[in-house]
Order: sequence, then structure tokens, then C-alpha cells
Amino acid sequence: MRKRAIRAERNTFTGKTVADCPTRGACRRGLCICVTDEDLDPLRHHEVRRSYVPGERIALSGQPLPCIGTVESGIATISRTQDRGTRQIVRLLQPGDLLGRPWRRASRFDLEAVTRVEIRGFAPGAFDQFLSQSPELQARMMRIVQRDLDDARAWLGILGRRTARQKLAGFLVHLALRQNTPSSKRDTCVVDLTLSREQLADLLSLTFETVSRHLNGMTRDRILRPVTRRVFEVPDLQALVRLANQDTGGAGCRTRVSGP
Amino acid sequence: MRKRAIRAERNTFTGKTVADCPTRGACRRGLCICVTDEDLDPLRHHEVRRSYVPGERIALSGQPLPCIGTVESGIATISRTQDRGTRQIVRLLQPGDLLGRPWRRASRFDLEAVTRVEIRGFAPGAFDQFLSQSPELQARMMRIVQRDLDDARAWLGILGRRTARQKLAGFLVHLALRQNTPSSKRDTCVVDLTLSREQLADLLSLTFETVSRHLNGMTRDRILRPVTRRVFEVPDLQALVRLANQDTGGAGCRTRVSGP
DNA sequence: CGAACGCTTGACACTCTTCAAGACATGTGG
DNA sequence: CCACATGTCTTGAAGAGTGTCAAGCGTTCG
Repeated sequence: MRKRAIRAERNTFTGKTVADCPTRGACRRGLCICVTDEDLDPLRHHEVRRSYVPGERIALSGQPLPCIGTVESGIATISRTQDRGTRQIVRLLQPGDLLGRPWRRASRFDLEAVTRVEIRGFAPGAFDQFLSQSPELQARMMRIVQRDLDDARAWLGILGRRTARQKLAGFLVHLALRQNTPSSKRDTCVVDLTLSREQLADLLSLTFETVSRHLNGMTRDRILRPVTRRVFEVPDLQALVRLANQDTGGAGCRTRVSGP
Repeated sequence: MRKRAIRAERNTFTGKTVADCPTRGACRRGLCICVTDEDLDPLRHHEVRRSYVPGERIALSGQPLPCIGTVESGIATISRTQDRGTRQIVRLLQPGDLLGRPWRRASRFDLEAVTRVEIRGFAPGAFDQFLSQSPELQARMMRIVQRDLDDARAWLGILGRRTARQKLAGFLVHLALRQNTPSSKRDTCVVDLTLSREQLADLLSLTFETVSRHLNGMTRDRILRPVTRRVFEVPDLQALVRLANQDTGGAGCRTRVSGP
């Protein structure tokens, strides 16, 4: 308590001032909000840093994860490859997201870097051991995992019983809300897909041709404006939200309205 | 330790002998494996039991859950209703499954009884307070929640990029493995859907007409044999597994094989 | 320059949804 | 007992939305 009061401006987890933390803005899920100064001391010598190049495997299903920590920069995917070739991306890891799981040796999914990825955390064994002695830290970890669980279930709703365009719109809204500050929600905002058309397809359970068609279709409909091939401007975010949530425009809806 | 040695045959959580626990066979996820005799004493006076009739709401999104505990009997759904009418079931709660979440006041999904459902557990507040003082119990809870998270992500793979028949087959396999003892896996087994066609549709992101058609189609193909309208016999479980995992039969596959 | 890669676009086939009608089972009231 | 209503399930026909296969464009990199 006293230590924290004295150096309130410093985040000993990163060893820099809080202002330097690269994931500070988005960091509502990672270890940053989980590990405090008091927690740190026994773990100081078990810090792990890694970086990966685009396309590099961070871990394969069945293999142990390099650490339990936070994605500091870059985008990674959590995915599983089915019995014959098709891949399903089940989660996108963005800066600030938690990586790894307490008390879990092996990952049950593949982790792969999309861009250059930098992660920082602690060696799994050391962290687990420390965790078992700190009920408070455990409670905070539990909240993160539960949030991940709710997110995964909510994602089922995004993918289920929706047209390709609705799925895409839903994902674009998700990205827009995460990449833009809350104050700019109402105005024009810019969304960086980062992912290729094929990766988008694996995420949304579509083919890359369908993704391409609808991205261009939404551009023709003035819902998107291309900046580069993977960066789009969204003139009216609310219109995108309506599109994601049911705005069928009259015909071709895959969902059914119950009741009269 | 000594207490447990003396009454090893008794499960003080239920107040009966272990043999009487209705969820004993399937109970690998609920509080049963989480709460031990030593844990119990401070919670003894906060036990909660509830039962629900078919169709009854256990909790609505935003409302608190009645308790944190285990489903003792019956089937319930965790679902979310989208903006206009469509419903997505994100999880089926079966006997032995954990109900509720530590340190969570409100559910983010709707919970609804499909059959008559009996749950038993502890008042959320009392349980949370106790949990914060027991790192060991927390660790076991964490494993359960993480397993749920993995299951939710695996379910994304079942629903994504699969035909209606493959989805149905995948779910039937899931039920078959859970409703039959491991020893009978290879032989004929019986699967009780319990859910109506419409509930199946909400679970698999289909329409109830499509569910009906494929259930009958699989019957014509000798993959299923109807016992009642919601109970089927599976003559060859392995055939069902193959069907779920890619058995396209030659044409009309929705998945794509990568590579040459 | 050619190869590799990501992206776009077209034509066609197929699955699924949608709309509609009817079968079957169950329960209620005359 | 029948008529009737209700809810669940089945089945048919038509159309919409994607998947599939194929060809071509643009960029990057050796």
C-alpha cells in the first residue's frame, strides 16, 4: 500500500512509467490490471518476453504456451484446424489481451501471429505457483477468464443465423469500437482489418470470395470507404450497427421474425 | 484429512452417500468435484435448492442467478435473444454441469429449463466470500471455467463452415458420448435429444424445418433409427462421427480441402 | 521479367431458408 | 364420443445466399 502510494506513477510490471505502456489504452483484459506492485516481487526473476514474425506459430495445440502474460503489440489468432483442411479462428488476440491460462500445461488450440507480435509475461510454472498463494490475484484472473467465456459465447451469436454481410458488419463494429476512442464513436472512424480476406473467412466461417464480394458490396453501398485494401473508413458507424443487427433492407434476410 | 478418512463413503455436500448422488456418473464439471468436506462447514447454512418446470426461466440476462451450484437433474439452455426475434442457444446445461459464476452478480445470458430441472448449490454472496478465502477451491473453480471456455470455442468449430447435416451429426455424437457409458461407445447406442426441433434449430443456427428434414434424411440413410420423435438409436456411432467430421459422400460439401 | 501472392469478378450448382399446407398427437369442452 | 383448438412435426415448392470452380488483375520480390 505505502509503496504504491509513493510511486503511483510507475508500473513496476513493465518497468516503465504507466504512460509508456503500449497497451495502456486497450488494456482492460490483460495481466496489467491483474498484477500489482505487491504481487510482483516473487515473480521478478521469471519474466518472459518473446516476439514473433508474421505467420509464426506461437504454440500448437497440445504444446505448452511460452508464458502467461499479455499481448503487448500485434495481432494473433487462436484457431483450430479441422480434420480436413478447414480452419476456424475462434478468437483474435489484440494488444492488451491475456495470453495463456493458469494451471494449464498445453494449449487446446493453435496460436499464430498475424502481424509482428510481442508478448510479455511470466513462466507458466512460476506464475501458477505464485497464483496458488494469492487469492486476490486468482479472483482477478477468474474475472478475466469469465469475461473471455462470455465473449466466446457472444461470438456464437455473431456467427449464428446471420448472412455473410451481417457477420462482416458485426466484426467491423467490434473492431471499430476497439480501435477508436469512445468519444469518436458517433463520427467517422477508421477500421484496420489487418487480416487477409482468407483469415477473415476463417474467422467468420465463410470463403474468402464471399468476404471479398461483400466488402466490395458494402463499399458500393457507401457503408465503407476503402483507404487501403485492409483499411476502411466507416462514414456512419450506426448504420453499420444496424446492418449487423438485422437491417435487412427488405429482402434476403436469413433470420426470421417471430410473432405477428 | 482425518475427517475425510473416517467418512470416505459419505458426501456431505449432498448429505447422502456418494452412491446416491444423481449426477455421479456425469459429474466431472460441477461443484461436486470442487467442494470437499473441509470446504463445506462454513457454507452449510447457505445451501440453496430450486426446481423449475419445463419452459420456466431460471434467470434472464441482467438478472442475478439463484445460486452457484450444480444441475442435479434435467436439461436447461443458456441462450441469448437477438435484436429481432432470433434466439441463439450457446450452451446446454446437463446434469452435473456447473451453474452460475463466482464473483458475478448478473448473468449475461438467459437461462431456461427445457425439462423439469433441479439445481443445488449455495447463495452467491456466501459462496463468493468463502471462495476468496480458499485458494485451493478457487483453483478448482478456475479449471472448470477454463474448460467451459475451451468447450465454447470448440463449439464454434462445430457450427462454423459445416452443413446442416454435419452440425446435427456433431451434436448427436456429443450427446451420445455423454449419455452412454464409455464401454458401450462402439456398439449401438441410444440418444435422447430432449430438445424440440425448434430448440435444436436455435442451438445449431438452423431452421426447424431444416432440422426436421435432415433428421428424417439420416433416418432414410440408416444412420439413425427413430425410437420416439425425440429419441433415436444410433446403429454405428463411428459412421456418425465420420459424417460429422467431413464425410461429404462425394458432392455438396460446404467445406473446402486445402492443398493439392 | 516471371513467379508468387493476395484480391477481384463471373457463372453455375447446391444448400438452406422461406412460405405454405397438411399430418399427427394431445387436451378441452360440448 | 366427437368436434375443435393447439402445438409439434413433416413435407413440398420456390427463391435467396453461398460455395465452388475458373479466369484475370495488381502488387511485391526475387
